[in-house]
Amino acid sequence: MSNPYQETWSRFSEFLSEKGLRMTDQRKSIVGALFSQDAHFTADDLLKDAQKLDETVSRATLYRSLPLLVESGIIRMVDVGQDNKFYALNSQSENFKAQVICSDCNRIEDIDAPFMEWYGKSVSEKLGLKVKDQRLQVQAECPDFRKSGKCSKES
Amino acid sequence: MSNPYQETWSRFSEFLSEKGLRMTDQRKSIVGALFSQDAHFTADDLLKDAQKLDETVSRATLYRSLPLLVESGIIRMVDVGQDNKFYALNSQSENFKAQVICSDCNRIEDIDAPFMEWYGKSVSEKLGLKVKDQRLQVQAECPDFRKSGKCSKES
DNA sequence: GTGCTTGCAAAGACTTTGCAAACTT
DNA sequence: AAGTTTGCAAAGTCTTTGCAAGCAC
Repeated sequence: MSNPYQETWSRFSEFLSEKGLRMTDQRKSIVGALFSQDAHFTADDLLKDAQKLDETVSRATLYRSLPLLVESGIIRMVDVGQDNKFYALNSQSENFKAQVICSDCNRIEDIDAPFMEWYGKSVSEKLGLKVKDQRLQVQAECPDFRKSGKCSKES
Repeated sequence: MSNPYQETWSRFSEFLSEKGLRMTDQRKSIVGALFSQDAHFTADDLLKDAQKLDETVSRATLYRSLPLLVESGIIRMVDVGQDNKFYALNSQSENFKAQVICSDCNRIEDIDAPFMEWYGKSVSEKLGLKVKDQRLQVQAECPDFRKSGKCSKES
């Protein structure tokens, strides 16, 4: 139960059976592949790794699983206003994260910004809005880029 | 010059000629159509209105113009992590805006959040990052939805 | 005239869906 | 057995691109 994979797996199982859905081999592999991902991954990244665990996982199944993983709270969408959609594993820590996106290499880093959360909430609630989710995105040049004109970690 | 269309048009003209590009009828119509847009619009919204002004504006031309409009600073991309990309006219006011997205009807509202800007900047610069752009996105239920379970303005 | 622009249609990238077979419960 | 899930392939959606004709400068 302290194993993050176990924990996630049983959480997903539970979610599925509550909705009358089933845990299949393919879904197991997809959950397993979550743990070999970087902090931010694309649908395609996840598919490739899921197929390493079980080559019968098809693209269709992966795309059918993503909404379930999001709805169950296991992952979240991280849209960075670039071309691709990214996803990220929801960590246990409930700290509000700001996403810092390097404008050169598109690398994404999460930084803690707990104060942000408070601020966004208080502004929104003054307007009568009930906040469900919020994110701060910062586009910036990373230190590597500023020094050398190029990101050392460029993909 | 006080006319926002005039102002925008000449700004775009200038931008184009600096880059050795040309002002065409189609580009004029696209700029004209910017002013019949809501605060946030899609490529398709803009195309439809540009075609009302000049039916010869093609989808290809619209898509070829968008990057130019962004690069010239006339519009900006507003990615809300939903399915579509949105664009918005850059207003003269340089106030930092937070985007509040109604999770029911997907309507987007901008609210001023000048303090946010300061905070995001100060956090990022502590990390050695040079901020180029930032945005706060808040997903929330709007007041209509909370009262009636449905957005009055639902599209 | 030079070479940027255009519309068209085809191609791309990514995601969704219909269907019959297979599998979970 | 009942009903969900699967892979496949086709279809969708949105955006980009090659090309030859047209237009701005």
